Amino acid sequence: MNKKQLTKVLGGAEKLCRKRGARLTARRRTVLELLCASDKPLSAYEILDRMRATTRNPAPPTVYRALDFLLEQGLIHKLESLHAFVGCTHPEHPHSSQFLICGDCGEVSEMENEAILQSLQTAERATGFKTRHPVVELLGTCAQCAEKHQSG
Amino acid sequence: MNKKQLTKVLGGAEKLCRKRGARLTARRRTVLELLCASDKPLSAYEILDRMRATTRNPAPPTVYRALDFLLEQGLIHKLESLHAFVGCTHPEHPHSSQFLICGDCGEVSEMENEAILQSLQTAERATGFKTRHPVVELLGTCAQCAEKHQSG
DNA sequence: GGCATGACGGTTATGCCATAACATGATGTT
DNA sequence: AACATCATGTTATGGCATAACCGTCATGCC
Repeated sequence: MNKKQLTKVLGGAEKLCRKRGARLTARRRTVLELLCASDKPLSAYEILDRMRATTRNPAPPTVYRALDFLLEQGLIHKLESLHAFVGCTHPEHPHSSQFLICGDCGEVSEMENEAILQSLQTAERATGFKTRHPVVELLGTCAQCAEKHQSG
Repeated sequence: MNKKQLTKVLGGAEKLCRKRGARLTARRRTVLELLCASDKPLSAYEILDRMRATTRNPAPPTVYRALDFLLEQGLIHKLESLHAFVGCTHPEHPHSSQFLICGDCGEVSEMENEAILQSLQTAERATGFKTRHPVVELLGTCAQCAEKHQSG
């Protein structure tokens, strides 16, 4: 995410939280900023390391509490298969996303594909299962890296 | 999985491995048995605990090595969102499954839904992404538990 | 037989991920 | 000021996963 987008997302997050009566405190804002500024997903301990630049002696619970808050607010996502977190690219509305995770360059792209959601919902109806949180993560190779492999 | 199914799956695994030139050793077979006999997913350390009944002083690498082998052979699946493993219900052919994970009773059911796979493949084609391993895990409440909540 | 090779597993140690439990501080309300 | 509530600091611990090294055993080759 570039600087302009970052400003926009942070502003949006601010507004969203105010509207909901949720408090986007300094700590939480820092974690959100770090995640959005990174072009790769970050683990909680990577966030912790980067926080040392601005915070005295941060500890794991500090980070995890901020992450919990941001997850609840839908401002970030957790990637279960990587034990890592990414900033959400469109937190304006509640949603569930799918993630394309490139094992080559480490890039992760978030998509919101209606057809996939539909097919999941159809399966739910057929089985009577009530989904609270769908996890859809595709591990593989992104288009760019796949191309490199072919030419290289 | 009941005893009859267990026997069948183990026999099938035996045959499958022989066909592939892979060795289903005693350790590996034990881990597969434990997973298939359990009605819930097991973490590596839960498997470790249960192995103490038959094996002297087992250590984590023993279990993880067996799990790696079984994953490669498609005889078990890893549930990323639970850090746990389950026996595969139909290892005869290579496949990718989706999992319905009930947060209430802990039960996990494996399904192989063509429509979901289709929608994932369509999205892949649109983005140029090459998926090696799709992770689809629906966290929620199974039909049985949902019913209980309504009546209770 | 003697011996290289490679897969398997034992053993020890360690690193990363995540949370429990309790203490302290900040914020808003009456 | 007194209080309730939420957020954070602090210390310790538990769970998940792997690195690195070494012994063992089966197999194939000379």
